[in-house]
Amino acid sequence: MSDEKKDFIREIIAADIASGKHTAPITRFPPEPNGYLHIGHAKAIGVNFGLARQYADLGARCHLRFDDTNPVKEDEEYVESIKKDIAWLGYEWGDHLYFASDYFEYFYECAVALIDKGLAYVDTQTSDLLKEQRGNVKVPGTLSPHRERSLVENLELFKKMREGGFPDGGAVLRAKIDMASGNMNMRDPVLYRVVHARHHHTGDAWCIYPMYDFAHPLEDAKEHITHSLCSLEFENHRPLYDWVVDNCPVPSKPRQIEFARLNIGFTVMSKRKFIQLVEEKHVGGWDDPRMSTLSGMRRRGYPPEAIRAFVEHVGLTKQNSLSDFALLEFEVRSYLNKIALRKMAVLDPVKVVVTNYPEGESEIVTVPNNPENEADGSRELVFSREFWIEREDFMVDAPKKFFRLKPGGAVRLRGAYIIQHTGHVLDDQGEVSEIHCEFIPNTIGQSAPEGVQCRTAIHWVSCAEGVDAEVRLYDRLFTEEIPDNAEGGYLGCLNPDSLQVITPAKVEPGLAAMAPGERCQFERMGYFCADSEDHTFEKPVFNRIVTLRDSWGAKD
RNA sequence: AGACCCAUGGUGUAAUCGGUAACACAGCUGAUUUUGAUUCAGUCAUUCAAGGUUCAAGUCCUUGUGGGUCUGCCA
Repeated sequence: MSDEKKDFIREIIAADIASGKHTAPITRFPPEPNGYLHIGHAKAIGVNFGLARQYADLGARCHLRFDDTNPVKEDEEYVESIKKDIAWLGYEWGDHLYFASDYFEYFYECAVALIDKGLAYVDTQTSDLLKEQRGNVKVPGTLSPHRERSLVENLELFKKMREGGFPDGGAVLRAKIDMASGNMNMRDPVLYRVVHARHHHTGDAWCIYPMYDFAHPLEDAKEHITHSLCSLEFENHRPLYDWVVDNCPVPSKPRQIEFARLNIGFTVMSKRKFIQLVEEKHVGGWDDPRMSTLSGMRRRGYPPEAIRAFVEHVGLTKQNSLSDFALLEFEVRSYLNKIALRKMAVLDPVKVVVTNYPEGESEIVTVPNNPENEADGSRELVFSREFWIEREDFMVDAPKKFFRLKPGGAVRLRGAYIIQHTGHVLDDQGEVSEIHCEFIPNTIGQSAPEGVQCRTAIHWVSCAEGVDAEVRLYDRLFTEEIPDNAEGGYLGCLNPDSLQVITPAKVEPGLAAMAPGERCQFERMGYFCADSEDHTFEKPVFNRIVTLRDSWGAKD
């Protein structure tokens, strides 16, 4: 990987190294274990772990830290899935795996230190009252009647909070900053709240939990993080972040830097919607191939290399942006095109009979596994009198620009002969049930003879040799109906408001020419992959990369 | 009485001390092609606006305009 791209964050880091402020950047990826990782997280992962990789020779590193300060939302299942997805993406945290919950005692000490300095107080008013006193963006807040409690009383009450002397919501610890600040985050923010809930990591050891704004800067400082990278919506939190670092006993002073999060058009990327889709069973689970979770993309066969390249391509700025999904697809195709082994498959079969090919005879044709890479070798297929082709590869009333098989026309069978249509049979419904052709001898590896027009090659599967394979068609889920003028043939649509699946993405059985016993997953928009038990892929396999956007046949 | 942030082609990003708009995706044209893919060639911007400083402004200053974030005991 070349990490030569530069951006405003890399410039800051380069300057910090040049000035001697830091010898190497130490970053962190701090997910809350309350859901699966999605493509949006890939950006933060790529940035943080990428930076550590770039400066590895200087001693840089990236910590994986679970920001588990809210027991009611978090679960062990998620920490496992998150670890797995990061590793799959190709990054490693080594020994640097941390849990914010391991610092609970430290947070508590810091809180006591703040109280000692007269910078924090226990407020026992209701949350409604606190909200009322906070004012709004135009109106300054009013002081809490508990703001001037004595040091001793605060210490006592805070201790009582820890010991379970208050019910949920009964008391909070607040920072004493500025109730008139234009920044709402500075209006005496809550530092600790009472939550009597079992924590997935610390069990019942605690009944008070620190708020993000208090815990996060302390976590960073404790781990000697140099550059704490987060998304733009935390910009207004930075003054509070700095306040905490400045007023607590910290071993180091991290710096928070914000960057724009990843947005992709028509793509579901909110945890809330993912949870709803899973719970209401619109999908099979967090790793359903239709989902834009990392585990879903893994099952669809998106290579991690492509996701990393996509993240790199999108770049790092402070501008709110909306990327095209086409950019991700481009990276997927571009990577897959180099390494994927081609197979031929027919999903909606129509039988073809080569009338001038002797019955009972057959021959072997050799087909390259990957035209882009000779080292991938070739495979042998049996060609004989009867085989299947895709129904849509033959048209009775073909438009002028249809290059595949049509009455009187010719087409190349991929890796084999050019065949010429001589006739076809219609069933009771008027559907084509069988096509009759004649093959043109000496056209394997040879161009079409004079007078024969052959513009393309189609897939075919020998009736005798082909195997049935479990084939599933998937479409991505979209946040809304794709406008007609958008390119491609989109199927699965999702209404953003009702979260109702308007057109359920297809999941259909089919027929594929795979090696006996091999399973495959056919992904409608382009390629299909061997879908192993744990949904990981050794080597992706695909046939029509052409059709990533279903352009095959979409043109007239 | 609001605070903070952002502003370059359809999209995402570039542009050293201010020096005359670059790359990729998508689109469109054409060529090649045993995947309508790939590959190759061509094509697509008066840098939000108005002033100002300057020999020179996407870059600096001013004022507007547009967009984003913030009023959880979520992160």
